Amino acid sequence: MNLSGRLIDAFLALEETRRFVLAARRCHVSPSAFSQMIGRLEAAVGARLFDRDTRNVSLTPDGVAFSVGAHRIAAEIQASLSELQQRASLETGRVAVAAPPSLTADWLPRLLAGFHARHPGVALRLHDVVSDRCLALVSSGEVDFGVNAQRGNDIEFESLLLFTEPFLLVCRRDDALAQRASVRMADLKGRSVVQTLRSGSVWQQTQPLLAKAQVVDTGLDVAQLGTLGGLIESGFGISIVPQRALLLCLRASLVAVPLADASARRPIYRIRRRRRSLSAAALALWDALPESVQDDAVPVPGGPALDSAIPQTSVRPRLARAKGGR
Amino acid sequence: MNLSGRLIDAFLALEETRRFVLAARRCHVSPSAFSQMIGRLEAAVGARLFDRDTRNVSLTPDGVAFSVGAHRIAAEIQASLSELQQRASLETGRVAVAAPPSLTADWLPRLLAGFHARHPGVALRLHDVVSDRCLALVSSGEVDFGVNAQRGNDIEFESLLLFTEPFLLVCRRDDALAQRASVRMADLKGRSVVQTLRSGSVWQQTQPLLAKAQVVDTGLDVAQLGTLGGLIESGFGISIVPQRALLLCLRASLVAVPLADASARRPIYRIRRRRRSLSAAALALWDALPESVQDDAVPVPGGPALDSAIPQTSVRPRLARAKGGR
DNA sequence: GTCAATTACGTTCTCCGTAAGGATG
DNA sequence: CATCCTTACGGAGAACGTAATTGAC
Repeated sequence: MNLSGRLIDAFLALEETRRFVLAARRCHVSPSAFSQMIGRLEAAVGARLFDRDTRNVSLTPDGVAFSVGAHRIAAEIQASLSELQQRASLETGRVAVAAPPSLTADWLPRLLAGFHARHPGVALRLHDVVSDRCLALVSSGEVDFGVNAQRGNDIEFESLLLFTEPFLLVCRRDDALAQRASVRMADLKGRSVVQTLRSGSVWQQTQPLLAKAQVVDTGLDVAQLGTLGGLIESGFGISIVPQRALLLCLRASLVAVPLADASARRPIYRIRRRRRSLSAAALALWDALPESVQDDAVPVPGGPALDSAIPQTSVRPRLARAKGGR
Repeated sequence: MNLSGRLIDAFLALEETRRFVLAARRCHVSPSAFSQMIGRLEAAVGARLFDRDTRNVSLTPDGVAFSVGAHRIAAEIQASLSELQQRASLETGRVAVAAPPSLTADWLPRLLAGFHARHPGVALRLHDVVSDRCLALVSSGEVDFGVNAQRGNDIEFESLLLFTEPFLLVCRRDDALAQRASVRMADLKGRSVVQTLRSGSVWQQTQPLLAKAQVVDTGLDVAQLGTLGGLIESGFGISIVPQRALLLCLRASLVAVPLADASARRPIYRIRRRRRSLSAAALALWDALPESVQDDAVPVPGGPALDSAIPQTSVRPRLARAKGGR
């Protein structure tokens, strides 16, 4: 009373060979067992599918009618299995990742490019979103995992630290602090500061530090790092920006200066839902994340601040070209 | 290692209910068995399809990918089974029949009309062919069975007598024999006779009788019974025609007269291939054939020859109308 | 008589159910 | 601790293979 793929295969084999003996061999069973299989199939579908005697085997009219469906069933099964197989071997698949704009500007695209080169059949989707939205996308399953400075709650999310990156002071090249090899947070006392969006993780993390340093909040609050750069350039104040976001905010008239404070770093986590499988493709990308982390612990002091602030990170080549650095 | 329809159903049930307990009930198995079924399915496809703990059940990315195929597989299986079921219940199907023109002119169409009214979903195909071609069509399987005056060899064909029908003399109304209630073959001695096609069964059967009666062969040899009528009307001679062919050949100026000779009858067989199944629809029509046979053993003598020659057959109403009979 | 499909029958293995185990909220 | 999925284990039935039977040419 149940159609199995095995019986469908038996039907197709007998349809093609028109010989029980040959079809049985193809199905790796004895002629006796094969005969019983055909009998079970006919019982299952409720119709005689083959006219046969010891000499000839041929399809009945019902067998002809069933043949169409049998081929389709076999093809669908085959297609389903091979798709899963292709997904397992990363020949096909889809991975969606959410990350903050500071990481989607350069670091993550480089990483994705390498992954895509290795697995061109896997479709990649990258959501550049602020921290809260990143967690929401992970939670809803719209993305396979997220990369974020803010870790979610440990009940729903599994957050693994990827790396920490330093915050840097961004100011005009003509600023008094611009020529310093490094500055301390305390050095910023009394300075006007332009903030990034309060829903982003940067603001949430730098706020305590800045408050402690007794800076002056200009009240300006921008979503785009590019806008931030414009405000600083126009003299609205200085800002504190994580290293991998510099690309979006720096320009010729601005300078990034390392902060000496050890606490002036932000963590970057890879974040996935607990108790939820990743596809093979997503898992491969998830596992590839740590490998692309480069040591950025100590920006080299001295030299033009811009260059020294980002010495060994992967963003350097493009940034160096853009600035015409040495 | 083997996908069964049962496991596909289990997948669909769990996908929909997202509860092992409920899905198990739907599949009429215990929760334990159902859990094992899902396990077997996952082993068969080589991928985990559901993320589950004691609280939540959800599809993995592979599960989502497999879902599409699973629905298609289930649909194909369902479609195949229901088609066979519809064929068995005569809701659908196809029957092809071969028969000589003398029977496809009226008798068989009436029969088919009744069958079609009972089973409107069954497509009917009727081949009007001469005797030899009829057997060839049956042999090749192009038709499900044939109705024929010539039986095939008993090794390949199974031939069952449906009925016998009388031959009648067809002549001009002004013929000397036209007013007779019946004639004997011997009465035809010396008369010119127009023949039907030599490959047809009529010629093959009437030839010995005519030869014995010492008639004059005009050499005319026509394929269409209508042509035969025209030739007779124009005075080329008389002819001998089986009863159910009269419709095609009679006209106002012609008369059919019963032949008294007991041997002047021809058999009509239903013929199918041995050791070959018929579809349910074909079998139903095959079985319906004898029921529509009406007694035509003794044409009633006296009265206008035309009317009396075809007293109780099913062709009468139409013929009566066409001729404006009493 | 020979070859091929089927049936008979014993064995193996799959599959299910009951019951115990374990994890989650 | 209550619920739900899973594992353990034993039994019923399915499925297979060997061997005997039937049937066609």
